[in-house]
Amino acid sequence: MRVSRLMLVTLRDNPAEAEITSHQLLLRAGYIRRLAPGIYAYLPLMWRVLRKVAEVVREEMDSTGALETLLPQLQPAELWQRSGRWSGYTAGEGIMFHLEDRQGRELGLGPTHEEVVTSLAAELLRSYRQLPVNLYQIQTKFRDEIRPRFGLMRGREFIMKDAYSFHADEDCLRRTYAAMDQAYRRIFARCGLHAVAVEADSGAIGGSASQEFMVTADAGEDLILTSSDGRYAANQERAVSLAAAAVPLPGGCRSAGTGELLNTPNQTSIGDLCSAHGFDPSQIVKVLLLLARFDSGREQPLLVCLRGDQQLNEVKLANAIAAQLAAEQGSLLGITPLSADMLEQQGLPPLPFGFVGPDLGDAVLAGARRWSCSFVRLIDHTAASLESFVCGGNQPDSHRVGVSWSGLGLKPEPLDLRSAQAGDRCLHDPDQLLQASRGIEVGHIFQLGRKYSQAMEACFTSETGASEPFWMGCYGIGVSRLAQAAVEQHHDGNGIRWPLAIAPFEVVVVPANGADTTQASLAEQLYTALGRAGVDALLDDRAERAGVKFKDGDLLGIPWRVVVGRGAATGMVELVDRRGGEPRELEASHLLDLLLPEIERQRRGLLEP
RNA sequence: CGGGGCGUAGCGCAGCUUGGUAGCGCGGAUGCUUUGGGAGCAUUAGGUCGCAGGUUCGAAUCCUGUCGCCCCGACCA
Repeated sequence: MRVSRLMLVTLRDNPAEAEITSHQLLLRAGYIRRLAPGIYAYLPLMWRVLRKVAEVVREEMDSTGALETLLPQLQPAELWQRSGRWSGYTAGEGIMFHLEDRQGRELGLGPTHEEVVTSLAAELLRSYRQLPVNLYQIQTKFRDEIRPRFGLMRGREFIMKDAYSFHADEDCLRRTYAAMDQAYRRIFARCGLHAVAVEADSGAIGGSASQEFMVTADAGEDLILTSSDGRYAANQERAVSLAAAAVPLPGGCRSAGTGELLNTPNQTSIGDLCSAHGFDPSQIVKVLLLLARFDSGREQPLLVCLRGDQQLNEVKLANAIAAQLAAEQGSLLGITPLSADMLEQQGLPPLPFGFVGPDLGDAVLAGARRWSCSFVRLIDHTAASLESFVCGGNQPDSHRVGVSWSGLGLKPEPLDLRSAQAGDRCLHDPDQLLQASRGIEVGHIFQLGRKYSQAMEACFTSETGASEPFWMGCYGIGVSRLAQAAVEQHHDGNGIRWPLAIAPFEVVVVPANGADTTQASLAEQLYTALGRAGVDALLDDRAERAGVKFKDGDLLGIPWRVVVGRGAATGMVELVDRRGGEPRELEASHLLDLLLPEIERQRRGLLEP
């Protein structure tokens, strides 16, 4: 390809819309253009990158025996109603774009394809003899993100590879899951990305085990915690750890564990209490009041207890709540903190926020207009294991000191509701400490189990002749996100440094002075020869000064540059590695001999030979 | 939706406080010079100042409303 024909428009300044480096560079280098929030045009250069990523994905998926397919993006609501996800995905903060056709039929624009693929499997896969099957597609997905951002990182329209596997038993699912794990590692390595696999929360997709693949980068939206020995890595949403030991409360229990009243005027926070009375945060039980909303319409007040030095992990809380109530109340739509306004709307008297104890009675909810009239009470194990503690007095400006659970008449059932933090001790080895880093989630694999097949009655006939729901797995890779993550991980002050395996072009041939016919014709010759040798080559034939062409080449991130300059008269050219190092002078006739093996090697990315 | 910010030429911005009829840099076009790291000079095109209403002799500027976009939080590949 000739640069003059490339519709290349590069920008010198960063567009104001872009915040993170990868987004800025993709805009500046003419890879993408924004059409609306979260909706981007992939310009020809970007499309070449995406095709290369897709091809790596395709090759690795195919080599595991997975079958490529292409499923409809427009999906009937009925299918989603059968799985029970329609309302959760459309109502309230749902992420599915949906619409009505002229016949009044409701349709959704696919954010994911479990329903479609499961209904197909139910029709086509009748016998255990046909299993296992793993279907995948590479396709545009639609999600009505609340706040799209960072270019391709979180778009409302994005390209994803999604795969769905069907199995006769759980063991077989585990084997495919493990095969996907290996395939994913190869995919990211081949794309030249440093990625780490972390334990993850399954989120809205559901299922049991799940693992995310994170491209490590400071701009990443996820916090990941890893042990220094490398044996444990998890998303913070999911991470578990040992909390630091609590500082024992001097004096222990008082008044048989009912505690002694302490006057605490306006001391509503843990920090206030500690500085006023010399407590350690770990001596206090903090109480959070929240409201969970369910698909069924139920609005359930929650009372959550944590040790004062711990932070609530909302994902763990949501999972705990869903486990208790989702069976009868349908999917959990959301959890929000209780506020004075909300109490007022329910016709309830105000609560002493900041002074609430774990034993706050259900009486305070009596007469609520819509809420359930008793709290669901959840206690984190850090709080549950305290022998004696400080807590709110359930009236303004008072706390109690030397309280115990039995003194309050409560029997805590400890749950894990706290967020693990950097510096915490690991469960697998308390000598190991967790370290924090940031990551961009580029892949996620799930063992779904039989959640969807049961809901949608997708069954096969087993070896014993019984009708059984499929065991399922699903496996996603954000293809467009991966491409941008690559930029986030591989750039410098001059622009992008694509890993060669996914670079739009592998080499750019630059005649330093295009008006010099010797240079121009040698450049042309090398460009043709590279093309014949199967190299994706670019010829910068623009009537620009050398500096401009160099700058643009760096910005675009083409891995190799061949400069045909003053040396052209004697058949000498210069080879420059975008990753750095000194330019190499060489005879043009030797270029291919030198460059082809290099390119061949780099096409494997980070994969070991 | 809550909090913050911004809408002026294709892009990045100034002008607004103190109203007087729009400017800078980059980019585009043309010509000459230049030609190994985003060249120089000259000429030139391009703007309903987001939109609507109001105040005023006069509004980019003041007031009211509205729309849009960006950032922080809740959602996720």
